[in-house]
Amino acid sequence: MRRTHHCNELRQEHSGIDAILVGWVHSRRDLGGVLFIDLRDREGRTQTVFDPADLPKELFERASKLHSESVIEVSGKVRMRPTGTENAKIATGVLEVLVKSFTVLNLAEILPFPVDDPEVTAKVNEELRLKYRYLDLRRPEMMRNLRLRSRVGTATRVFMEQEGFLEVETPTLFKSTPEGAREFLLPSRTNPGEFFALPQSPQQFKQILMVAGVERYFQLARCYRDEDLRADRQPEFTQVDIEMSFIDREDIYALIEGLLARVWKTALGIDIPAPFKRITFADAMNQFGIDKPDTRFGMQLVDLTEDFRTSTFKVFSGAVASGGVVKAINAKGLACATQGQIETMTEYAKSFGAKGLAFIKCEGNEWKSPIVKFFSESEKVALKQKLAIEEGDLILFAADQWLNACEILGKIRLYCADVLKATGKLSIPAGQFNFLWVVDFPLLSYDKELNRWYSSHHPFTAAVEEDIPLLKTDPKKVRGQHYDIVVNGVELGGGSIRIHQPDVQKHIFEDILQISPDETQLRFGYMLEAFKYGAPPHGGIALGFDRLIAILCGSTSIRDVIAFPKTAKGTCLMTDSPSSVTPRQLRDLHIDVKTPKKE
RNA sequence: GGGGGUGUAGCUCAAUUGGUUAGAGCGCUGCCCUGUCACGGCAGAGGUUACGGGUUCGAGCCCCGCCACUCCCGCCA
Repeated sequence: MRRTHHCNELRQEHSGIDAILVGWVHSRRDLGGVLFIDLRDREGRTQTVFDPADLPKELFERASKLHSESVIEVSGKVRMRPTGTENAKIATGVLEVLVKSFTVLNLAEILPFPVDDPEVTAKVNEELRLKYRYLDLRRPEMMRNLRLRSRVGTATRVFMEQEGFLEVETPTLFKSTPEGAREFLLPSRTNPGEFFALPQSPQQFKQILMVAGVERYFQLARCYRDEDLRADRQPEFTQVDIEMSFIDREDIYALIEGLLARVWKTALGIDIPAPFKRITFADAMNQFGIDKPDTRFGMQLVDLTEDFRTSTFKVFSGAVASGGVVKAINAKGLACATQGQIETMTEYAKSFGAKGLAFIKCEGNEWKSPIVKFFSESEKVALKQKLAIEEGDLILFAADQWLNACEILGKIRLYCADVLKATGKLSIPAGQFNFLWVVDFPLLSYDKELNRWYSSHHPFTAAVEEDIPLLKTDPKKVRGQHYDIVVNGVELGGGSIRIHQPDVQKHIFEDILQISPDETQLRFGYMLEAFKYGAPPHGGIALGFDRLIAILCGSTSIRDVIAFPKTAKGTCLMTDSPSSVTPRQLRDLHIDVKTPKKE
């Protein structure tokens, strides 16, 4: 191509030169005697002018029939626009290209939806946007997201390189390890009846790389999970996957704080303060009712267990008597909550097994509530003081076992924040980023139905040194060397210091998690064997790259930062996949399909 | 697997809550227009109201089913 400049390049100093531009017809303004075509490429827009006075009639008529998004090459003279006709909205707005000739590189048909109007296109049905993703991606907002993603990826690689890390690719044809997320399976043609699985993460390979002596590994790794989707979950996604040898938790914190500082500076020009605050899992639950707190607003949980231990209100005192707690939040200014909003919150509470949701509305200088008549004077004084109750407040209670009570109020706290935001009573600055390390998670959780322990994080997580004796006596109290990085209530990533002694790892698999020795050998034998030959102490972390980019782009859905995302049902509307395959393909793979095909 | 929301012209949305021929803006087609940049003006075309049943004298609207998109719960070691 003979392109001399891109469409966001010409400036005053180019006036008078000949230029050749290529791009898409962004918009056409035909004034009868003179024709303007805004030409757009990846970089921006430039106005071109077709003057019939010095153009062949045939050429002018061809130009005046061009549809939006046709691809053309124009050549002409760059000149300053006549005084008073400059367009301050675009960077090239002081000049224009007076067209001498142009070539149609490709004609565009009428588009299924407009791409030149940001306001309209942003509202276009997502189904259409996904079907015609190549049009959707032409929108400047989407192009910006792709560009930012690329820049952050590069910044990550440069930073990690500077910190001495090697980027190592790991297989995506992996072994099925049925613990954890459901996997995508791939039948093996050459090994009838056997399957690969796509990795949920490169967890085991990166630990093996530590055994191999790589010492510092990272990868922008594609990961796959065959679980149901959400706005922030796709079946294939990207992690910034990191593993280091001879380190402890502090080394990880420092590394990630450095990486995120570099990323925020690169993407947004913002200096984020480090080190990040840290909060224990227990404190996060106690204060925010969730393990990924959004600390940009208060409304923290308040413990009232002792105040109601001997209350005549049996719902509260009964919960305490059976080992539970009484907790409450003050939703400042939400006494105006509608019946529907109270009901929504009650549903949250009920979905956690509560019988209902106790509340107090502080309106007209009185406490309006179905339960306040059961409270003694001293209980009311305690409430007023601990919750700093004022006119216009809404108090919401949970009385249940500790974890349940916390989680209920955690959900309700977020819901109240949304309502307050919608009514303008709570505002959070767009550029505020509250980073937080959540630490000291319990190593193990108990599955009541299966009557056994399972790993809160994953089975390779090491226990906090001083808690190791508790493994045999009180497993629930053992803290894992696990950490999550949270920003504004979004779990950005997590990791842990790993177990590197084969006997300890075997003990976890067989004695704690109750995986049979045979099963352990089948699934993890190679790893346990690797650890016998000199495994360094090591640990790592993985950051959700898509979520990271979404946060930087201010987007609520990671679909907006993935070039070709899947729908909520896990399909691709552009390529119409997944799709059926030929009997021949199935035969080669030794597969019989029993479910009838849908038409 | 469960719950909520949406589906009307190519796009974005209306349609008095069951009542005549389903409207508007943008886009599209034609004509006019020499400094526009959301160009403007005139005229026009464009509808299986996602789809399939049902109730009714009458359904875009009510009922049942179904499909798609979307949000949430479960799930995501």
